[in-house]
Amino acid sequence: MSDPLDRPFSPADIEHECYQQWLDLDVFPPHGHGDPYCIMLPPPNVTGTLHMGHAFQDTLMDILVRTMRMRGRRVLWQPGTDHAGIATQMLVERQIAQENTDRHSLGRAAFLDRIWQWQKQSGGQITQQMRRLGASCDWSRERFTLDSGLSHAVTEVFVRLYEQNLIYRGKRLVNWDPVLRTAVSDLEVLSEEESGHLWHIRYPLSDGSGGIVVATTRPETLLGDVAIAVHPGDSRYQSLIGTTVRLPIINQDIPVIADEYVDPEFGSGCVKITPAHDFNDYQIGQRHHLPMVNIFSPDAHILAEAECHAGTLSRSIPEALHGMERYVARKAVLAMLKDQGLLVRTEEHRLMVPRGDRSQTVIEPYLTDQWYVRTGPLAEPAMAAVREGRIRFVPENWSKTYFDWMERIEDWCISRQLWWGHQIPAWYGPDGKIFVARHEDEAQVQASRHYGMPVSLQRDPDVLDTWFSSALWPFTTLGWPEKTPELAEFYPTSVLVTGFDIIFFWVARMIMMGLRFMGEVPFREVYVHGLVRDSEGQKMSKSKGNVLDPLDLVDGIEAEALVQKRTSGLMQPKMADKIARDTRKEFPDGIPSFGTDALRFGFAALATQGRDITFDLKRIEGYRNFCNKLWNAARFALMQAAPGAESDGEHLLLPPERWITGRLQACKASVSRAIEQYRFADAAQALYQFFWNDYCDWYIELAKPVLRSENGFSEAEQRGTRHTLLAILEEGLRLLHPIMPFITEILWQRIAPVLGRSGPSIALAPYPGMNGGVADNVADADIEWLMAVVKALRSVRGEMDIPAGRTLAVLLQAGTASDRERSERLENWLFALGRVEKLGWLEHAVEPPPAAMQLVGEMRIFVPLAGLINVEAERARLGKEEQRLRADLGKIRTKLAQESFRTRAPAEVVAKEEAQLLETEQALAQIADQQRRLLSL
RNA sequence: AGGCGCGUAGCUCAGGGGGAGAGCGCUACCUUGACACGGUAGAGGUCGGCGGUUCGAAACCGCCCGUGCCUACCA
Repeated sequence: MSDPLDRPFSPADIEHECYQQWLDLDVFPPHGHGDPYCIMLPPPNVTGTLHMGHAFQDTLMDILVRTMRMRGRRVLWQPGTDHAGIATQMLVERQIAQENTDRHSLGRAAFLDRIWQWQKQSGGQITQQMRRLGASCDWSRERFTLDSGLSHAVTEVFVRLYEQNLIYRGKRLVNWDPVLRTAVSDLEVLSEEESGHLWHIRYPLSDGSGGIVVATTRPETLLGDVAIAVHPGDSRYQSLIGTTVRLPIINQDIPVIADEYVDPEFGSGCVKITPAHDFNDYQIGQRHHLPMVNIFSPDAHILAEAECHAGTLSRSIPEALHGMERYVARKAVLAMLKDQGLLVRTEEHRLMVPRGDRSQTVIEPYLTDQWYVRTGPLAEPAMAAVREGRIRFVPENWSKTYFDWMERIEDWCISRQLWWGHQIPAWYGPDGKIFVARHEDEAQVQASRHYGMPVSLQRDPDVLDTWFSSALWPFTTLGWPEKTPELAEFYPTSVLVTGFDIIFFWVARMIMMGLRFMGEVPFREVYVHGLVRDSEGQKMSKSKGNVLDPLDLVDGIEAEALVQKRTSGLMQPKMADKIARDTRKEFPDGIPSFGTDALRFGFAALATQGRDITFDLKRIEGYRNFCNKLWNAARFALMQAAPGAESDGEHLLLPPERWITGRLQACKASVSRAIEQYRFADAAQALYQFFWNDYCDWYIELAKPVLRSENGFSEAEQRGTRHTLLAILEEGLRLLHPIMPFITEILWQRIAPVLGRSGPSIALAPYPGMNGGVADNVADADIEWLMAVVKALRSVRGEMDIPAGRTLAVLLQAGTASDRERSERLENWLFALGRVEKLGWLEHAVEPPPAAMQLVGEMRIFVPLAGLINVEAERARLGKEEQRLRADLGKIRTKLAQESFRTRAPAEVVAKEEAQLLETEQALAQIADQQRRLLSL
């Protein structure tokens, strides 16, 4: 024992140093001349911190990348972050609000300075955290969406799309966030059912002959009504179509129109039409050429004078309402209606309320000028790429989700009324004429040409949606628009690893942009993984207080520190008590340190094909134990080794050596197949089983008797065993490395040199191939037989409560010639593993002494009672066994009795059943004999 | 409303036309010279329900029930 490894395995001691070693050795940048393999890291928010979803996804990517690197591919895992326009700007705005100032008083340049400053100081935390996970990104190539290179590319794309008439500016109804005062895309709006009211309001007919009642959930928008719509076939309102009604409060006449959109069954069958404040109404307004009346300021307060678009209407709003916030205005409008006797009825109503995913405020449909990408011409080739198999979704079913969206895709609103982001490269002339250009100079040239003289231009103040730059990520990070070698080599990338929640946001858009600007798909496969949820199946979120920081699982955390972490910085501080309570209940002792490898293995094991992943801490604990098991197995193997001598001299391989070699072969095949199919859980399970069940439970135990001097094995045999112990482990470690990089590296550094194999890092060692180690059926059958006998003996021990320390005298009877031969040839192992002290054969006719009996095939194994055996226990056991066999027998007989089974089922199935029948009958006969014997006692 | 999932051991989940699996938990025994973050032996399931296809269904098909997510929404 020259150099015992400490125990238990303590991951904290090795991980940092190990990662630093990989950096020093330059393991991560592309190496060699193999086929390129490239994964783009979905860029996380630069200001964010690592959450479970990231850690999970990063682990899967790292497993792929490390596997391919070891297989000799030229691997690039391209990292970087995005600037997260809205989130980041909000954050810094909140900061400066505490200094009693705001971005408008600071001015654009100063405000942007503040953000950059903050970004430099606390940005990039997430990429530091990724290093803790062992992520093998090529950090030397890290990019940020606002880098000058990427910004340049974004401008280039914008200009080209504009020149190709794929970007336009238009006044449309958009999702408007009145708190952030910016447009947001459909995808940034989350609608949930909330309780509200349905107000029934009477609109008097203009001729004074009565009125009609409309139902609305938003009475304040009445100020912007321009029509009432009814269904064209609705008999109740036929006579009113084409007449006008008096709009309450405003006192203007508006027409009654007919439109198929109206559902006569709902409410009164009449709908008020407010094209400037409702998406459906907007559509109707377009169809009927109605004017659009906007009543809100950008922060959703009532205007003094309504703005009329697409028409000549002029409309004043009563002074009492001016400047009122939208919900205050709602109350005021209702009060006015009530005063005038026009509020007919109020009822409770559940309705879907759209909220901004960042601000949580109710989103307002709002009429503004915005920039749009014309998606039709981009979507068609993007769909074709998937339809034709140039891009493959894994699991395949997700392509359906992709098509669902692509077929109904709408133009993409890409402008945001923010300062943090890529400012739109558009300048306006004095008359509003648009000049889109790469630089202001270029715009000036265009303008001078247009106006015939130099004019002063004003740049569009808005910036682009962050997803616009993210959509370009697969080629801009590789240097586009320059024709760089990286671009030529790594585009199209190999696979995109992502969650299904951003198929629309990101995946579809990358495909559209990649095809447009590279003429080729951005990735060949899209592996869509599930979303990590807490142990209750709930989505993890800060506001629910159920988030786990992946690094807390790695390092461990005290209960109170965890409570503190979960309850600080909450949006709704009143939740703090409940969160603290729940947290203390779930983690009374905090979380122990599991180490990165255990966490990673857990992620791999959880990565099944389903869409939800309920995260279970107990599983991670189990994989920490697995690390410890592996660690100790390695200690054992190393303790046996004569340092440096294991590669010399003749090796003789005994059945256990040949068997474990076959097991490793099988494991390699399973793991390789699993990784290629992105079935990470299968890979993890195959490895777990191999190391724990095959290597530790059986092989190490089989090796022990060989290495004991008293058993008479030759030196060549002992050398073969010592060598195999290490060699199997060494190869297994390489197979495991992509999932558990740290522990495998440390152990490999110790083991490889003993085998005369060396290299700077296991990360650069070759991935185990399917070479050599041909299946040895004889050895497999030997060991399977041995296992069956050992298990039978252990079973007797367990049932009879025979102490483990007590050795057994065992008698065998019946059985085949090979049973007899094996019992002699494998005697050493049988004695050691079964704790047998004496083994004898009984002739067929000989009546065995009182004993417990087990069957292995036709062979009977007797453990003579001799004060050891509890007769009652043996009777009970036999009774149970008999019952089980009889049930089996019944089933088999029924099956074989069916003529249709014999004629229609495949012959081998029938033969199998027949063999089963025979075996079961024999076993029952044996048990009956044994029962008879016990009765006589 | 439409789409997509899921329902298998107490829990978390694999599997998938021919004898029900894993991990955790549970029970009993064991500090056996790698490992108690361990070992050995056990207990535990009408595979959501009902039909159909089939010689044979937990698996394939249909319907139903329960449950989750996504998309679109009725003012």
